[in-house]
Amino acid sequence: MSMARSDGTPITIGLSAAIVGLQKETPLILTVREDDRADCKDMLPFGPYDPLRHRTFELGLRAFVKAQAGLHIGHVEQLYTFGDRGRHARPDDEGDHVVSVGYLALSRGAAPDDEESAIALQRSGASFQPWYIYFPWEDWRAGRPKMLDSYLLPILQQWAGKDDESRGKRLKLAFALDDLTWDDERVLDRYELLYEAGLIEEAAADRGDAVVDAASERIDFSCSGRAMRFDHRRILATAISRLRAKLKYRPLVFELMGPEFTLTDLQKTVEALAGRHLHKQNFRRLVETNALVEPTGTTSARTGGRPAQLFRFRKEVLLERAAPGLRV
Amino acid sequence: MSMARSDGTPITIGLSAAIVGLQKETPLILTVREDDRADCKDMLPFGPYDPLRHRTFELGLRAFVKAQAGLHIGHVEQLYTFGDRGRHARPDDEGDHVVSVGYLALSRGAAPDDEESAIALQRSGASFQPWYIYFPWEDWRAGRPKMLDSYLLPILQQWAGKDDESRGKRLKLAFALDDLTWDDERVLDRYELLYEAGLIEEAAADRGDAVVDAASERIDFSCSGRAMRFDHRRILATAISRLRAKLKYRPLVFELMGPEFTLTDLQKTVEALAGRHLHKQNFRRLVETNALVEPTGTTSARTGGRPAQLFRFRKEVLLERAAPGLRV
DNA sequence: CTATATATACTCAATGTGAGTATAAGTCGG
DNA sequence: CCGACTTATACTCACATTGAGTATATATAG
Repeated sequence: MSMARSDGTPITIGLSAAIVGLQKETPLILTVREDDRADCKDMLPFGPYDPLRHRTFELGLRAFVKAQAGLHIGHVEQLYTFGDRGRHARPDDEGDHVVSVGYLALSRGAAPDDEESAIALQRSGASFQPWYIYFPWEDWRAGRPKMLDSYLLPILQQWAGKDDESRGKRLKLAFALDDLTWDDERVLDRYELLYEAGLIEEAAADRGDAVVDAASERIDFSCSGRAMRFDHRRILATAISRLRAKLKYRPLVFELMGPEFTLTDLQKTVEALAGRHLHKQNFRRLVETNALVEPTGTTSARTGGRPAQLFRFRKEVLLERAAPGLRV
Repeated sequence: MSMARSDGTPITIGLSAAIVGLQKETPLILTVREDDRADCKDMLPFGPYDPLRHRTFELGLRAFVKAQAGLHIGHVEQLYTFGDRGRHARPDDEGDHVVSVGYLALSRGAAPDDEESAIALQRSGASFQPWYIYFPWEDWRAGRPKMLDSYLLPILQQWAGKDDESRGKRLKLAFALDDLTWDDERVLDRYELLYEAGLIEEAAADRGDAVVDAASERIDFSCSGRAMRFDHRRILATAISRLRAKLKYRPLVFELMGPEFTLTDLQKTVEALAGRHLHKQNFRRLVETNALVEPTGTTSARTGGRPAQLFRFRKEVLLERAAPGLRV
């Protein structure tokens, strides 16, 4: 049981980034478009990792995002390493096996305040897209998404069948059947079930089907979300799962907020990311008892009603409390 | 912002496994000894990943553990991918850059019930070691470990100094200074602080110091734990952190338990893994209200007191509850 | 039978959480 | 200036969860 060299298959190792931004109440994800092919697909930004140029993955990631999209990113964390055979190529393609280390990053640059950044972003060919276009069933802010009952669940139920225990039970947990409550963190579970059930366009591509065929005709894209190349949508699902989970015990929201904000602003942001509606009074209580913010003393009257106090993030909580987050 | 090949540095990708077992009330980790060098160090089992032979990382891992240690592993999950430059070689060494995908696995094979497995394990050169020999400060079952106050904390405090805010605050959170309570999940945080403060033998090696020199003479190994090769102790710290965290919302303990057990057995196992003492009555209440187990109807009188009921794991909870664990 | 050890049952206070009502302080159209 | 409307903020209450303890049951050892 000792080390050996992997001489067999040529391997390329790359970094994939799920870079999250925010505009108003819309969570965004940075994507690049591949326009030199007929079936043009969105992709996450990705590039090779060269250990000689960058000492760590994270430094490499920051450098390549800065260089290529002119974007400064704040919080960065490793998500998962995606290495399944065939994940980065059609079965008939040749070439290296590509292993991708997926990262989640948060950036305030989605709504650039200076010209320079805006132009750099424009030039790069990258653009921020609302993340719910890829996962429309994940946004419950306006109530239970229609396509669940009208489209996705019937097909999923049929796929699960009567006799297969395992599928039915996974379905129950992921999609909150029976009396269970919808768990906003199970984004990846839901994606994987939809993928297995053939409701995700990428599943057909991965099986080597022609792009337009019987399987993909079955899919109603307005219900099953926009496709991405390779397994990038799976990486994005992983990113959203992680972000939603981590919001609850780390003050990550503030990476997407300006320096001053009202409690309603803060709540709307959390709601946008979590994809669900929160009880206003309890949200306020939570933020206050956890001492996550402090009043600036000024107020904001943007909204026609009673002016709201402005707050700023209390960075000290990071050093005081063990798990400062918004467990809602 | 498009894909490019990493032609620069030759990269080898490998799998590292933190394989956890249990004997009585001692958590174990599978290690291999490197005996062809003078400064013989423990290592985690690791090997190359060949995507042509195995479709996924996980299948590759299971195969190589089965083949080389004759060990069957149950639960497997990806931990983290370790890719820092220099992580797998002394600064002066030549050779590929090695990226390791770290995995956590649980196995009942630490106390093999059949001859065959025991022999296979013996042959492989691998052996299960108590994990607290690598992290003696993590075992609080017999109270607060002595070396914290007598050795580690004084040096850490000195290292943090007076003026450096950041170090002092990290120290406070990781080691529960002031009124904070010890967080059993911050194993990695603590390891990293000790590493930075020069209290971990590997830190000296990574700086390229000779093996026996001033820095390592300062270290009292009975207090700072046994060293491992490369960054394997960091990987192990990551594994313990993850396992301790996950115990609280997934029924992982049962992967290490036999088919029948008393509630005290179960509690002792959780205590061994979490490294701390639990309130007996409340533990029982927790297990019962969460319906994690069901009585077998039989009792066990091994212990001289009132005989205890025997229980088995209720696999159905996996399908009923969203987060079935033992949040203690 | 008694001391001792372990297992199991029950109590109680403190805290956290979901959901609601009540009140405050602005805007806007007349 | 008024009343309708909008948004912000304060307070209440029932209920579940949790930490910590006391009380009781059932075995073994001598």
